[in-house]
Amino acid sequence: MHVDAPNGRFAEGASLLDGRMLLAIDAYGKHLLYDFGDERWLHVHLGLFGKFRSGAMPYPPMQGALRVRIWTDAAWLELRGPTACEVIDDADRRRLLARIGPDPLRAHDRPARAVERITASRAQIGTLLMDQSVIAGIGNVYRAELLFRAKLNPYRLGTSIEPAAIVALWRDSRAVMRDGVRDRRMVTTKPKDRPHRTGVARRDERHYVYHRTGRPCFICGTEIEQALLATRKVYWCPHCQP
DNA sequence: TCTGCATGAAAAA
DNA sequence: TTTTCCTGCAGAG
Repeated sequence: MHVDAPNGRFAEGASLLDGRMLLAIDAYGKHLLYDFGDERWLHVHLGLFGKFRSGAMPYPPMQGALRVRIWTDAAWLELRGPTACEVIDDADRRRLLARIGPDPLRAHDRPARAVERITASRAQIGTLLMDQSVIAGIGNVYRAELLFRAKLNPYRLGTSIEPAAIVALWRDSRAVMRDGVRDRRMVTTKPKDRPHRTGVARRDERHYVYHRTGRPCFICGTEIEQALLATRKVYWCPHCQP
């Protein structure tokens, strides 16, 4: 397949991959690894702004800043604005995987290490859930929503939380994130809790607290609160999550 | 045209 | 703890 870097930021990496075969793709938390064989892995992390687009050939007119294009005779894929886009070797890959925690979406991962880290930490659970070395894959939306579903206040200290509650949160994250993968959409509300019980959740009823500052909690009607925690906005219901 | 903001994280200080 | 990097979009002026 062909690989190039229109905006030049990935020119060197693209030249290492161009003309090779893509053997496999895998995800570990928020990190994506593309196996191009012979110790050449394309490591992508989308960060806040990263976006993929893809389609059938021919290639559409190019516009905006484009980090990478990958294409064959039949199809194309393009990547813009990622936090990471680099070619790494086997040793780099091992170091990367060693510094991230268990991933709820990976079938064989277990929460034991996350339970240890959290119960031993004096940091707040809202901060710990954003730490990719504790649990890999949870971001700002799922942090807020998982804590609401668990009835845990984001400011609770790790040491104050029962191991069983952390295992329950792990299991819930696995269920909610698997739904997200299946539906390609982050819906964290249960149908029975939504004001409008239509088949598909309305846009404004997909989350319990995320981006709902000042609006009434679906469960108790209390106004949702917002604050900054671990440099990101966190949302919670002060009544349901005391 | 300009500003601020967004599902993030690493480097610098 | 602050700064930096990555991109696109909405809303203000």
